[in-house]
Amino acid sequence: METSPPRRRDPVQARSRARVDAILDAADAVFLELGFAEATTNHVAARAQTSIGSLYRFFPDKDALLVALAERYGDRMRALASQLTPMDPEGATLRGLISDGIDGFSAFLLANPGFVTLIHEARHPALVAGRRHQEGQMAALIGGLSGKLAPHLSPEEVQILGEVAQAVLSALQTLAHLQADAASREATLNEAKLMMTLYLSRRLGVPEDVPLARLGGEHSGQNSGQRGA
Amino acid sequence: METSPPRRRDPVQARSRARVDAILDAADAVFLELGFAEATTNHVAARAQTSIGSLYRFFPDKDALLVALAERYGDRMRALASQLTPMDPEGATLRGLISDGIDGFSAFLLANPGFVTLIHEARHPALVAGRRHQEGQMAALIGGLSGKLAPHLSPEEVQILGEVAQAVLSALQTLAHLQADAASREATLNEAKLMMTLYLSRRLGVPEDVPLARLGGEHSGQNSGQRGA
DNA sequence: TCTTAACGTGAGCTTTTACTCACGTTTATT
DNA sequence: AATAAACGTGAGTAAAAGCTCACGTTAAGA
Repeated sequence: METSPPRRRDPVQARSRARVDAILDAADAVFLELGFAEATTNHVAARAQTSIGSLYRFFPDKDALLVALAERYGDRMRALASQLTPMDPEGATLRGLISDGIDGFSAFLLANPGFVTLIHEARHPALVAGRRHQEGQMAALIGGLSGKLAPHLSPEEVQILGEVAQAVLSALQTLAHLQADAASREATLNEAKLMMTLYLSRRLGVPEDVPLARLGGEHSGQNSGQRGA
Repeated sequence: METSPPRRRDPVQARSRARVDAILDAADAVFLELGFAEATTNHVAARAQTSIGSLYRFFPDKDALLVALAERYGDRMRALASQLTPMDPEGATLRGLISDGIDGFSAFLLANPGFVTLIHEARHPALVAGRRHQEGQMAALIGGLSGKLAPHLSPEEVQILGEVAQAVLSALQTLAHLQADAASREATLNEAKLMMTLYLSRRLGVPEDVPLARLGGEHSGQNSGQRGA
């Protein structure tokens, strides 16, 4: 019999929903500035222009802020993924797909600087499960595309390829966004594009610059498309 | 006039030097288990079978443990680097150099599991400077070799190439050592070798499987040695 | 309008943990 | 042997920060 009023509740009125959003925005900013460990819940509440009591009305503890932030970014990531799904996949080349994907994700990071911080905080126990899920989704996305382009790959090969691509992309995006100036950032992203193109072209057995539609018919295209430039 | 006895001092007797080592070993193990934030100095002292007072006699604060650990790993890394310097660089191929380097570093990580933890803790303010130095050294090492093999590259290109290679190697070694079984780990390392070989071969304009001695004489060897295997 | 429930507040309680210090013990020096 | 210096100890301190709670305010339902 839990007749006692619940200590924590979800917001039901409009003002409290807005407050929860403000608290998450504040947490995002404060974690970005100080990191999760150094940030205090009182600081987050102050930044959100609310009281510490209100924060704890909607979030059971400090970790819950991190988890809620991760979920919010998860939503945004899913939206990004569907937005980046090419409208004309058959007409695109492997190089073009990779380039668009990297540029799109880079724009996302530029617009969501707190996301990089969250990734760095990913060792936190409360986030581990969610992050594995997230990475798994991304790896599965890459793996799914790869499996389509290269049906001759075994599921194990597809899995490892997805994980490797995910790790490299994440590392190089992070490196790129450590650069302060846009020129250095773009140079780093170009290296990422080159590396992923070379790797996937080799592993999938797909040439870099041939529209993928041309390859749809033949199974396991064994064309080792090596070229000078 | 600082006639007052120093609060912290370096060990001068043998027993205290051994104690400092034990404290560092304990810190390494505890940070690996709990992470830096969750670990307590009392826990470290207990693991080292000493008292909290002794710990603070030799380390001014908790951060100093992290810094000292990083320095100790820095020494080990330098030893590894000189050990991995090939004895017959001219007879080796690009693919062979990369493979040996990745295998050597992997063995190092297997023998020093705390090092991976330390890398993850690298955002800590006390470590940032040291880590940049470390990464810079590795990037410079790669860049130095690259500049030798490809004198036509500009210093800026060499720099970015070193940073990119360092980031990718670090990410894939981390991914590999997340795998529990040796087979998965080796599969991931093989992908790392392939990716680095493809990338460096392209960027340096050096074929993958030709002994480097053959290329020493000609300046800026413009041989696009592309081959099927 | 009256009642109830959701919402908002911030002083302060409680727990945690980095760190100290006064005192005892071992090693070096004369 | 005597003195000093380095070393070792752990109960206790102090400050920080997560979190509570009793009370006041706003919105919803009858």
